[in-house]
Amino acid sequence: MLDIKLIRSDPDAVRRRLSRRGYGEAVDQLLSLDEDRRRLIQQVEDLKARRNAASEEIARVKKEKGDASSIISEMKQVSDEIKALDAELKSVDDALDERLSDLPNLPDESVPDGAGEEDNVEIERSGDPPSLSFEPKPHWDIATALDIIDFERGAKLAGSGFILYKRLGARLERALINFMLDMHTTSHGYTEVWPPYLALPSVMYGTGKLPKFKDDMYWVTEDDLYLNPTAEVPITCIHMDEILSPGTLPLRHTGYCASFRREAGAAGKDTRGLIRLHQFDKVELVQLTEPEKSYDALEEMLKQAKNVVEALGFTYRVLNCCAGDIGQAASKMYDVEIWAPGLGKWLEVSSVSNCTDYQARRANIRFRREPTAKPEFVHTLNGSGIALPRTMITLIETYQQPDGSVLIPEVLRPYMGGMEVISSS
RNA sequence: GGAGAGGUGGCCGAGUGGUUUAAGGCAACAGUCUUGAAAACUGUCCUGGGGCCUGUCCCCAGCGCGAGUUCGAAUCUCGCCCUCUCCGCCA
Repeated sequence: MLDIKLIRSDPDAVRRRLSRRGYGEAVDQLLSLDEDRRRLIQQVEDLKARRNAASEEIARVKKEKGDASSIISEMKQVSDEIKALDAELKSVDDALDERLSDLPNLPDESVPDGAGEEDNVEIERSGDPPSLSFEPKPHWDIATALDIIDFERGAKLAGSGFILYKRLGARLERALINFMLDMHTTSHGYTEVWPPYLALPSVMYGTGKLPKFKDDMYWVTEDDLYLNPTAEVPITCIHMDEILSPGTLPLRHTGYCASFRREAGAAGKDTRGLIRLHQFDKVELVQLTEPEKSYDALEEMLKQAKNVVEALGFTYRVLNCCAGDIGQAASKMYDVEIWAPGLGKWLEVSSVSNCTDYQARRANIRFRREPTAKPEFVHTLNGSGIALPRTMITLIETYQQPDGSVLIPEVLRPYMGGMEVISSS
């Protein structure tokens, strides 16, 4: 959510920044609604002040056993006017809210121009894609042969887009989650949480997923709850509607949560293997910071995401995402991509975003610098640390051996009972 | 799921239709006192919105959430949510 006061005080700057994301024309409409709103507020508050004064008068007259009937009948009329104006104000307010909550965050100056992912700018690369001494296979062939992932039976259970990890595949998934959480808690200073998998509409709204992305989520209509599309949602909102005491920030939370996405509009895309699933595992990083520190925190979180892929020995690159590709709530976003030799593709495994005060304003997350200071909105950041399925793809395809077995990266071996290789026997 | 009790500022807690303009206390913050600290005393002390006379200013709203009754609602009515106790069911 953008600050209407900022739009009011500097409409040209907001228009310029929003137009980089294709929303420049919204500003004028917002300004006119804002004007209507303030006009109505003045009118209705005037009447309410009159009513309050009259109420006092009525109380006094009645106490002195006098006759207050003429004031009361006059106030009846005033009350009706108030009711009508209040209704009008509410409809303007709702319209303003609706328009405002639809707008994306303002992009930072350092975000490159562009309309889609093809305009993202590569800013770093760990090395060129390695060449294997044999023809690499795609992960679905290797995993099926090793009987560590059962695609057909996953679909039998929940439809396409759902998979069944088996044997050492299931254990490897578990190992990756534990390895990542341990790294973030012991080396990166995060506090571990394990959030609910379902979230309220208010929480979805707070992180910017509602109302715009309703169709992308699984909705449990009976209870009006949503399956989390990412742990970012519940973890960011842990302190929703709170004012954090001085000294609380920064807050660093990491957590695992299964992520659910309907992938509406992506039907038929990336249907093979693990690239795009309706349910996947992810370890998430979330920070709440003071406003002036959020861009430093963004760099820090990018480094932490990179630490994971480096520890696993993957080839990776970092993209500075363009204005047309950053998330709704983000003012700046980096993608980390890793190389999958079997697919011959870069795969996005982490998005690290600075959402500045966009989510904090929607979710009402504030802090005080001093015990008596005015509350200010925090800045929120989130980053995958990291997404599991594409990590699994890259792991299998990178460490595949000519005999069809897969080497286990050293950092994971303690989590795999000391095993060094996954083989079919 | 059933029955009962409850939800008031950071916390405790008073408040059953009109000086509640939310008492009182605790905590916090500033100051006085003190060699320093504590205690004591004095003051400050919720949030959001609007205004122009930009102020130690004025006004409006908020007592779980939402509707309603009324000239007027923390207080009365209805619906919902949450917490606690007991019962039922259950991993």
